[in-house]
Parts: sequence; C-alpha cells; structure tokens
Amino acid sequence: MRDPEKPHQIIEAAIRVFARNGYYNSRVSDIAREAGIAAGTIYLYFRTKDEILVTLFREKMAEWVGLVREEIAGARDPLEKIRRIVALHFRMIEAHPALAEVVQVELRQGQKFFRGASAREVSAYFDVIADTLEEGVLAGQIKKELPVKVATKMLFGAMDQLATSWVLGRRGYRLSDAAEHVTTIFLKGVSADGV
Amino acid sequence: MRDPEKPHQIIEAAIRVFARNGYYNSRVSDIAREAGIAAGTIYLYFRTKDEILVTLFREKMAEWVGLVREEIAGARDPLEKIRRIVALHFRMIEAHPALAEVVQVELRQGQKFFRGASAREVSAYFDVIADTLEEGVLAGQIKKELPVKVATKMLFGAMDQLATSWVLGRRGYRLSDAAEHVTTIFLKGVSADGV
Amino acid sequence: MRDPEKPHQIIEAAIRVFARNGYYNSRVSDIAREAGIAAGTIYLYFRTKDEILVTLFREKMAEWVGLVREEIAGARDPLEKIRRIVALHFRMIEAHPALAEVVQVELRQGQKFFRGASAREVSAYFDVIADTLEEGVLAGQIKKELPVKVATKMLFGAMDQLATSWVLGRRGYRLSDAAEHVTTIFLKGVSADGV
Amino acid sequence: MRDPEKPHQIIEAAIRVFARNGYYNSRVSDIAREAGIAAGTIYLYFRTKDEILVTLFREKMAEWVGLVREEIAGARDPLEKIRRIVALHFRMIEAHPALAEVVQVELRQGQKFFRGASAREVSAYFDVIADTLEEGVLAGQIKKELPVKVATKMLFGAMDQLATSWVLGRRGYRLSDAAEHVTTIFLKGVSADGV
DNA sequence: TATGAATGAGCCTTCATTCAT
DNA sequence: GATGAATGAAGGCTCATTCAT
Repeated sequence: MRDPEKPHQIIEAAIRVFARNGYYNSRVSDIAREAGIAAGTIYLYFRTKDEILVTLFREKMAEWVGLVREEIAGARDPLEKIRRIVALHFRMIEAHPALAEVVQVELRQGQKFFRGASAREVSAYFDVIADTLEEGVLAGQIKKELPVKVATKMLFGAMDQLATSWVLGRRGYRLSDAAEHVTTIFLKGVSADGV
Repeated sequence: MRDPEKPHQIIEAAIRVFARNGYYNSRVSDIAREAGIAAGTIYLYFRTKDEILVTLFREKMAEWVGLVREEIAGARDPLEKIRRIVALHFRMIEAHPALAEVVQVELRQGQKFFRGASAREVSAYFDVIADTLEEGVLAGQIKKELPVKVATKMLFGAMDQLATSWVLGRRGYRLSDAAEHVTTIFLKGVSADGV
Repeated sequence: MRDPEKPHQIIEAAIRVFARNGYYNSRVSDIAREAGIAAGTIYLYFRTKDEILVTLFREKMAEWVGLVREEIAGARDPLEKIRRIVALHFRMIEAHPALAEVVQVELRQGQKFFRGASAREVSAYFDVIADTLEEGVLAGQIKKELPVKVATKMLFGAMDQLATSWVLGRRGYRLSDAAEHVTTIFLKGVSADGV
Repeated sequence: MRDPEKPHQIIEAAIRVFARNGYYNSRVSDIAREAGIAAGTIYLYFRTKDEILVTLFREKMAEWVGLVREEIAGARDPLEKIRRIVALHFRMIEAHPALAEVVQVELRQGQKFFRGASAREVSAYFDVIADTLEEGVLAGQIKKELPVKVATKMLFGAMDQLATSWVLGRRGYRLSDAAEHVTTIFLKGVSADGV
C-alpha cells in the first residue's frame, strides 16, 4: 500500500457518493469513478465496502471532536463553551453538507450494522458536552441536580434534528442563525435557579 | 385479494424483521417467514418491498399522531400537554421497541429514498408540538419571542435522541424515567420570564 | 367436468389473448379474465397451459382442414380445387385474424415444443394439397415429373408468407386480392407443358 | 468492456442454445455455460436477454443479405440470380442448421415482440429478391404484369417452408436437392409468356 | 501499484398450479 | 362445479469482490 493520499481520496469520494444516494444505493464502482480511480484499486486500501463507511465515520468523527475540543479550549466559561459547541456544530454542517448528510442519515444504520465501529468516536463528542455541563454545575451556573446524561442527549438531539431538517429540507435558510436560539433555550433550561 | 388482516400481519412481521436486520439487510422471504406465509403471498398485498416500508411508515406515523392528539385532547394547560406528549412518546417507544427501532433507524433513509412518502405524517407530529407551543405563547406561559419552529425541532430531536440511545443501547433503564427530566428542562428553556 | 361449452370458451379466449401477446407473454389468468371465468376454473378443463395451446392447434387445424375438404368437394377440376384452396385460405385468415395470428406465429414454436402435437392435423392440410396436385398430374394438367412434396410445401409456404405479412403488417389491403395472383403464378409454375 | 470477441462468442452460444430449446425455454445461464463464461459476464456485453436475440437477428440477417448480394453480383442474367439466391438460401440453411432453426422459429415471435428490431434486415432480403424480379421484367424474361411484391413473398415463403420442414423434420435428405425444383417451378410461374 | 474484466452468490418478483371454501 | 387466495419454484439481473495482466 503505497500512496498515502489514496485512502483519503476514497473517503472523500465516498462521502459525496453516499450523500447523494445513501450507502446501500451506492456501488463501489460509483465511489471509484468519483475518486477517479478503478474499482479494484479501492480494495488495495479497504477490505470491504463496509470498511469504507466505518473508516469514514471514525476519521470524520475524530476530526470533528478534535475541532470541538480546540474550539472550546480557549474559553473559560462553561456557558460560553456550550455556545461555541453549538455554533461550531452548525458551522460544520453548513461547511460540509455532504459529510453532514452521510453522518445524519447513515450514522444510525451504521451504529447498528457496522458493529458500532464509530461508537467510541461518537461517544467522545457526548463526553465533551457532558464534561462541559459538569463544569457548569461545579461553577454554579448550571443547576446541580441536572441529569447530565439526559441533558447531553437532549442537546445533541436538538442540534442533530435542526441539522437533519436543514439537510433534508431545501436548505433555504442559514442554519447558523438557529444556533443562538438553540443555545438560549437550552442554557435557560439547564441554568441554575439563581442565574 | 380478500383477507383484510393480511396486510396488517405483513406490516407487523416487517416491523420485527426490519428492527432485527434493517431494511436493506432483510429479505422479502424473511418477512414472509416471520408472517407465517409464503413469499409470493406478500405480492398479493404489496407491489414491491419498498411499498411495505412506505406503508409501514405511513400507517404507524398516522396512528402515532392520532394517539398523541387523543392524549392531549383532555388537557387544557399547554404545559401539561407538552408533558403528556413527552410521556406518551417515551411510553410508546418502550411499548413497541421494534417499531421504535424501525422508525428511528429507517426513517431518515426513508425520508430520502422512499419519496418522502411519510413526510406528511411526520410533519403532522411536528404540527401538534408547534401548535401546543403557540398555545402556550398565547396563554403567556411560554415566552412570546420563542422561535417556535426551532423549539419544536429541539423538543422532537431531544426525544428522538433519548429514544435512539435507549433503543440502540442495552435498554438497561426505564426510558419513561427520562420523560420528566426532558419535560422539566425543555419547559424551563421556553418558559416566559415571569413564570 | 360438466359444462361442455367451457373448453370452447376457453380456447376462443386463449386465441384472442395469444394473438395479442403471444403464448409466453400470456398468463393463464389473462385467458381466464378474457373468458370471464376464474383462473382455477381453467384447470377443470385443461391440465396445463401447454394443453390449451395444443388443443387449440388440434381443434382449429382439424376444423380448417374440414372446411377445405368441403370447399373442394364440389369441384371436379384439380386446378379449380387449387384455386379454391388458396381463396379459402386467405378468406379464413381475413375472417379470423386472431386465430391466424396465433397459428402463424405460434405454430412453429408449437411444432417444436409441444411435442408436435398438431403434426397430424397440419400434415392433413398438406395431404389435401398434395392429393389435389396428384390428381392434376393424373388429369394431365400438371406436369407429370412434378416433385409433389416440394410443390406442396411451396404452395403452403407461399400462402403462409402472404398471410404472415398481412397479419404482421398493417393489414392495409385485402388479402383476398392476392389469392388470384398466387394461384396464377403457382399453377403456371406446375402446369403441364402443353397447357 | 474490452474483449471484442466476447459478444460474438455469446451470440454463437445463444444460437445453439435457442436452437435447442427456443428463446423462452433458454436461461441466460444456459447461454453462459454454452459460451464457457459466467452468467454475469453476459451482462457486460448485453443489457438484457432480449437484446441478445435482437442483436443475433440483426447481425445474422445483415450477414446473410451481404452474402446474397455477393453471390448474385457476378451474375448478369436475372433468372440466374434467382437460381443462385435459392441455391444459396438452402446451402446456408444446411451449413448453419442451428442458426436456421433460430431464425425460422423465433423470427416471427421476434418480429412481434422484440420491437421489429430486425425488420430492416429482413426487408433488405425481400428487396434483393424484388429488385431481381424487376430486373427480369425489364429484361423481358419475366412477365411484365407480374405483381412483384406478391411474387417476392411467394418465393421467400416457399424457400422458408422448405427450410422449416427440413429443420423441424429429420433432415433425412439433402435440402439442396430441392433448390433446383423450387427454382424451376417458381421461374416457370413468373416467366414471360413467350419464353 | 493499478486496472477493469470476470465471477457467481444472492434476491426480488412472476406466475403456473393447487386446494380450501 | 367454481372460485381466487395461497404457494413456491424458477430465473433475470446486480454488484461486491477477485485476479490476471
């Protein structure tokens, strides 16, 4: 396996193809054509079609979580961190709609049929959110009796649904505009009473 | 084409099979076996495999929305209605985990590849939530500057994510227990300032 | 097996259906619908779909030969007989185009795949022609060195091709008009030298 | 899609298989086995089973007509041309009985159900015969009031029937022996009176 | 390493035939 | 006898994967 650029090219091609047709309606040869290589070449870098999807998830989710971690690293205030997480989430979706589409639509299938291969990476994102919420509790900004796991899933689910609607819909508006609303509502919902 | 029970039996069998393997990993003959009939018989009631999934979505979503409408009909208070919607949502998921799995996992694929056949039914559910929020705004219980559409998607997304986690996870806890938390956080998030 | 009219009705329906779609593109249920009965009923009168075609051939060919025999019975002159055979052949094709179509198109398949079941009936038609030619030889009107079998097949083939062209074409002319030409050319071809 | 020999091999295999079982009783996998390739390979060269038959007709008929044209190119005398056409027709049938069988038996089905795809090629053969007859009329060897279209179909039908009988029968004689008889009878039938 | 022709297992769908009513 | 719902074998076609070049 020589060309270290090929797997990346294949993944990027797969993202575009899966976004267009979905995993099960995409042929390996479609990905090859999109990547400008021969179908057989794909098998020099991936053992099966499944492995493309699994790798895709793993790499992209890891990248994503890395970016989120960077984004919030500079912030001291937990509430500000939440604000940045939501803003970044929506910015990423808007910047990479094809990737967004794949992750939104295929992730669930994926979690079920591809051996939860991306489970670790997905849960890392949940961890970032959960950790931030815990921080806020300790800082007294978030109510201390907050069921953090539930709240984490709520925030993720809320962002995910906004993203899904935007992706599946006509994209006739700026998703980023929703970020502030989402943050406001969520933070009010979890805030400590006195705040 | 007589037996009026057959389509129902086939749909129920399909739910179980799709929940187990996913739509694309299920064979028509699997559905037939699960339903206790011959594969050919399915084609007396459905034209294609796709049509089974589309019909499944349509019927189950319509049923679901019907139940939700009934559930909140008795309540006067919009906040109480939201509470009941969330509670019913989770009760339904727990009561019909296979259906839940199918809807959770396949719906997105579905929205994209099965002609948005269930679009109307799904959006009916969104409408119920949105209408209830509007009511709350008029009643002064929910803040009047609330972006209703965003809030609607947030609540749906939050419930959906909790459900998905529960379905894909080990189901090692009572999903209903989360209902109260979800309601509390959400309602606090959207409540009018003075409340 | 009660209703003695049913087999006949089924055969007539089959002729229309086969003429429209060909044997292999026709369903048993198509024949049943055309006959105004249920598909299962057909199996009270015929054991298989094949048997319908075989019976159809046998009965119709026998009928045909019977008519031809009647038609020429009144004629003394062999040449006149040939003239009548050709004229009747074309009249029959025009009068029963659906039957013609089936016989023209399916007969060859039939001869090969349905066990030559209609071989006897078809060859009876050949016999009528051959016998008439022999008669003409004896009467000195047809050249005595005529290879009767070849000439018989030639006349049949000629009529058959005219009929096929007419059936497959637009039927934009009167087939009967060709009868005289065919007869003239053929009789000239086989006539005794001095005639 | 490279090997330029494959389509030819597949066509030749198909001819043998169709000759044995007929089009509708032949499986694609039968053709593949006969050609010594995998069933899937056929679909690299033909889109459907139908297309095999259509291509077969088109190519073989074009070849046939080309050969006929060559055969008569050297002859000046129209009657001699007819003689050669008939002789070649029968020689071809004898040399390629499988092809003959397919063309004889399937052509009619074909003309009806495969979009008349071979219509042009078949009618090219009719044209050759018709043109030759016209030539004979101009040369004064064939009677000038001859209905050329009818005579053309008669000759074709006659040859076709002889061929069919030989193909479907036991082939217990030399078909070529019939050529002279057919020519003699036909030419006498269409000859100008004084000749 | 890259190619893409070849492979063949797999699945949806059709439809002749059966049989309970 | 008549029905038509049910059956299930069969086959066309697809496409992930292999391998000779």
